[in-house]
Amino acid sequence: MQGLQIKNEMTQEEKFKAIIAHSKEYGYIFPSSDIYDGLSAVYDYGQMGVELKNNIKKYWWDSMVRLHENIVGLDSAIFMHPKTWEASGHLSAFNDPLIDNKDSKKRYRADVLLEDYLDKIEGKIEKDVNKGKKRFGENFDEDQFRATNPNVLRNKKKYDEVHIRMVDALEKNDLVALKTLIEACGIADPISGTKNWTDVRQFNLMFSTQIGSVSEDAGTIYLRPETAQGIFVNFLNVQKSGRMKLPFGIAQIGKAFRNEIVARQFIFRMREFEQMEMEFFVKPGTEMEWFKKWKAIRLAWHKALNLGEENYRFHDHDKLAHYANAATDIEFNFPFGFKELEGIHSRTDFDLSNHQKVSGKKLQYFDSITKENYIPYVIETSIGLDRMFLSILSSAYKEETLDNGEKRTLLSLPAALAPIKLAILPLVKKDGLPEIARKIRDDIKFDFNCQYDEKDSIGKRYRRQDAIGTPFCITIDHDTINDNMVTLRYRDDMSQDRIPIEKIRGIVEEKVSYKNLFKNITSTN
RNA sequence: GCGGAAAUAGCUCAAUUGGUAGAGCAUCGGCUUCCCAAGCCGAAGGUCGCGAGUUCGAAUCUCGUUUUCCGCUCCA
Repeated sequence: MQGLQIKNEMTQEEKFKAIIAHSKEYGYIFPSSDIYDGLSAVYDYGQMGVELKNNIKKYWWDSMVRLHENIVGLDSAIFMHPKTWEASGHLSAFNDPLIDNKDSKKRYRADVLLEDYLDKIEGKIEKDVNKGKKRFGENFDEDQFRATNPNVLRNKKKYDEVHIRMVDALEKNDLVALKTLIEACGIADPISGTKNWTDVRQFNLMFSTQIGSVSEDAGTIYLRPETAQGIFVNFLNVQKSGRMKLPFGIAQIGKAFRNEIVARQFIFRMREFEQMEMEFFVKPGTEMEWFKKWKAIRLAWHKALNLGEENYRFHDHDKLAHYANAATDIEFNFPFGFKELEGIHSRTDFDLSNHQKVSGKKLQYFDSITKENYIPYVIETSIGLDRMFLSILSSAYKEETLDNGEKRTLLSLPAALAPIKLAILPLVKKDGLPEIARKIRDDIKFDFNCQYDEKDSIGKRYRRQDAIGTPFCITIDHDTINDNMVTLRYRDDMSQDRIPIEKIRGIVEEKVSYKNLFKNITSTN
């Protein structure tokens, strides 16, 4: 260790920009369709990025599917039957008519504005009814009052009229009618107080396309907005063919698509992204216990990477989604602050029971111990692969000033995840050293991803490897010819060891194995 | 989507009131030193994001547009 000083003058924003530039310069991440000026919020993974991404997937997959005997994998299609999204609730929940107030610049759901308005009318009616109650005391006939009181009748008529028109407009997806109705009701923005509205626009967070080649026969299908539903619809297939017993899990890695209104912050929020999801099916009533267990397992998984324990925290949800009875996020300290990296949700039997309802197929599990049939409850762990990638990249990126004043930029990636594990460098490109180096490379190129480099001075080559995050370099020098020893150089502290050629494989293998990351992760069986 | 800022070589940035587009690093081909980048010679790389307009002439002025960053907004 040469007394390295880490430069701290950089602001978080500068650091984030530097990471983005570094990603492009060294082949980690490119803007999509770069030569056409890019496509908003879509990115491509380059020659280094794809390796790192694959290594992250393997780390996750093996820690789920191999470490736990009761978790199996799945790779379901991106296209799914349209009814899937009806059952999951995405069709209604992801499909909102939105309207903006031009003065306050606030955006609202048009149907919510109308519902709030209806609630107000309802409030008036109840107020009148309560007044009547007070006035008539015990003799009060509520039904009679509602049917005869002129105020109540007027409001009731108004309510029904607006309600019918709203439901009608929503059903027909008539955006013009929605706006007309909002104007007719005289709804004002609660913030600006004005009625200066834009047109109602449809924001569908699901991408749709046509299946079938002839347009009149074609049906609308969606690109999945989450991978989880592919697991739920395969629940019975997997459970029966795999003879799975509760509790058990199904894990899946795959692309998902969301037409976000605003997608930003590099690869943090993209329109096309990749999820690593695991649905764990449990006996109803045991879900909170498993929820707690999975929180602990998942946090341990993250911490095993040694990116700094202080960079993780739980964020429990106060407002729960319609399907959940408990939910938490594992947040990571990104260059733009703590943000969601992974979600852990107790989804109850929401998904399976809805699929059972919509499909008409029984999605139950027969418990041979209690002799009961029931729909299992589900604990979901859902992690954004691209976010995981960004968390690793941003914590690995370092700019150092060495004792001699030189600058060094390095990616201090966990060795198990680094794209290139080992660089093989002849000290000079003459005197037979390249030949020895190439032979070593040929001997171990199938054991790890290696890179051979003979261009420029040895120091320059070390820095190049630092920049792409290669944890180990071996250097072949003139002494190697006589003693069969090479120099093993470590990325993080730039220290060196002298080791025999035949031990390279064993030593590096031990250091880059992700098996030792699993040491602190408990198994579920 | 709204507001602000920006876009020139792979990267970081120059280019005087509008007058032939430059540097450093990186890359490539050689030479030299040889265990921690920036030694020498040479080469390649740009319709100045894109499209219009004004002008004898536009990287520079005007408008539009795309992309990125920041703040709102959105994110069952």
